[in-house]
Amino acid sequence: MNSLFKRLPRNRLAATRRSSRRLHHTQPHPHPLLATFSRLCVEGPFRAALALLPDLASAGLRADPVSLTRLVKLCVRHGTASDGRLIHRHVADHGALSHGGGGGLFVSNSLVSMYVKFGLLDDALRLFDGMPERNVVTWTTVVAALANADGRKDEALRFLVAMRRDGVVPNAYTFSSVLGTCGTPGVLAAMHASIVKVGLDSDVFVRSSLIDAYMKLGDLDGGRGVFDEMVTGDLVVWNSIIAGFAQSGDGAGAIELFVRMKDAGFSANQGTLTSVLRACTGMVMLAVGRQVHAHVLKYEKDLILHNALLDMYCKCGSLQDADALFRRMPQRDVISWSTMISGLAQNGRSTEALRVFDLMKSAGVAPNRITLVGVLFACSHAGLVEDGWYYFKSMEKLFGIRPEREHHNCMVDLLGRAGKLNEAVEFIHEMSLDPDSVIWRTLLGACRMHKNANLAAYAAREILKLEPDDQGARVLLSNTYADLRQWTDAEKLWKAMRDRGMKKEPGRSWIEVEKQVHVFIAGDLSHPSSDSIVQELNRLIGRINALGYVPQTEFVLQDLATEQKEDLLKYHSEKLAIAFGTMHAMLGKPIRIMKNLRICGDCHAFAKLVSKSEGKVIIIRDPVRFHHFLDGACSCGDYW
DNA sequence: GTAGGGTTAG
Repeated sequence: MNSLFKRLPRNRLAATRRSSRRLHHTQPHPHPLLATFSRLCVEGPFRAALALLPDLASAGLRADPVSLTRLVKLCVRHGTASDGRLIHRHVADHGALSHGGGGGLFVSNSLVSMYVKFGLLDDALRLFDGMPERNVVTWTTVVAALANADGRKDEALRFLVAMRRDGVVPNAYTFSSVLGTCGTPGVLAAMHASIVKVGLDSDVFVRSSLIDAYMKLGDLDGGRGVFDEMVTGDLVVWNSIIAGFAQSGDGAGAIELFVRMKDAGFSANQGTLTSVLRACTGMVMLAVGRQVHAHVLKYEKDLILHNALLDMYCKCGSLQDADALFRRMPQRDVISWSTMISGLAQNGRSTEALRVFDLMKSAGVAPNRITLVGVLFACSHAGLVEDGWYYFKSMEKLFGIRPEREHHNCMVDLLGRAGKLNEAVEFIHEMSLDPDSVIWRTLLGACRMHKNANLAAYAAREILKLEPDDQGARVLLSNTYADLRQWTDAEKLWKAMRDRGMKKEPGRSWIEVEKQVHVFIAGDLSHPSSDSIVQELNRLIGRINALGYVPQTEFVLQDLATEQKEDLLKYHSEKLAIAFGTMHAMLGKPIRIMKNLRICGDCHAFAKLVSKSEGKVIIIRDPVRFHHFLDGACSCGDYW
């Protein structure tokens, strides 16, 4: 301890003595040292209060529990963990932990909490173990700490059980912190039942945690049920339900709830806006996203929110907006950079993505494993095999990131896309990790792309060994056979799928028109304006026929007559969406479409020609990447 | 002295 800390309290001590002399004859008062200590614990500075502990000890004085608790709180704010240990030692040595009337418990609880806040969970648990008595606060502090610690969720639940066995009834604090640890519907249901039993189900904190717990288990209805019972609510409860819908991919539901929230008189905060942006991102609702941008301006320091906005622009295919935002952002973290890199790569601008990666490095921001996924993705989608190998081989040395599963997967993709199928297989056989179904599926995708049925069958067998019910593998393999006109082999697989009751996921496309999302399903003409859509489709086909369009019926993977194939092709969901888009196109604005499956070659050719004949930019986002069609060409360079 | 909602890839 240096001299500064000793001098300060002495001066204050002198002042206190003078004032206590004046007061002496009017009222009784505690020892002046204790009075000073109490005052410093209220007003600070922390160091001055801390420095009084030895003086108290040598004078044989015992500080009151309230002041000690305040000191511990000051320590969390202004001190270090070793200051905290010092306080702990002092109170333990001088009997403060055995204060009567709950005082000792009060002080101990604050020390447990202090250790937790300094991240010293094991110290907290050691103190907890040695406590002669514990109340609901003690238990809750520890349960919450375990629930928030990585990989200790089971312990949190075990402590909850021990707590009840000890006769301590959990309160709203306990439940709201422990609900997030329910890993199965059964555990959650049991906990929900005990919450109802103790009458805590109307507490807003418990409610938001309950909603969140249901949503995290994918039980949208469960979350919705808790939400709908709501009599009193607050903004966080709204945010929980909106976040739940946004995260589980129900963007339309999230936006609907957002509108209801505003109607109910709540105004959005950063958390709300982040979730709403995520919903826009999922549904490619650029117009709604732009509206949200206007509200984001209020929170210029919120990096999470800005990153969500950036991602929204990237995933809506609006790179100009993303780029402008990225340049203007006051701070950028590794997530901002990674978002931009992946965004550029997915939009077919791999060279720029790699340039941004260089800029990131010169800006001194350390890449993480996700950044490198983006970098490798950029390489694989631009056919930059050499660069990909370079980054993969040097990432550990250069950035300290050991290649994980996802990076190996990128390499299989890189080699496979480039047609180096044998190298890809070799890579899988030689890698140190056990190949999982994702890796085999990547290989299978490449085999389909390059029409290699033998290798495709091998990859599919490996997938089915790991996941016997996987239908994606069967669909991809049968499509590969169909590409090669091996109808018997394809039919065998289709039959097997029918026998197992599997259905191919229908193609679906979305488009936002006047802030409404319209969904189109392949071959489904139930949209209210289907008649005019078909008319528009015929008009478009007429115009592009003049540019040399011939339906590429080889993309219909069934053994049908040519005419039937043409019909199936004509009503692919993205063609319906494109026709709807050209009907409602705004001057100078691109047509933006999202779809659930990869785009087929015929629709790709169709979109290229329509972009030329209509003079429109068409942007289609599939599950993996974007296609920007302009004047008869696509940003993917026909490589996808 | 104890508690709830948000961002990046595939």
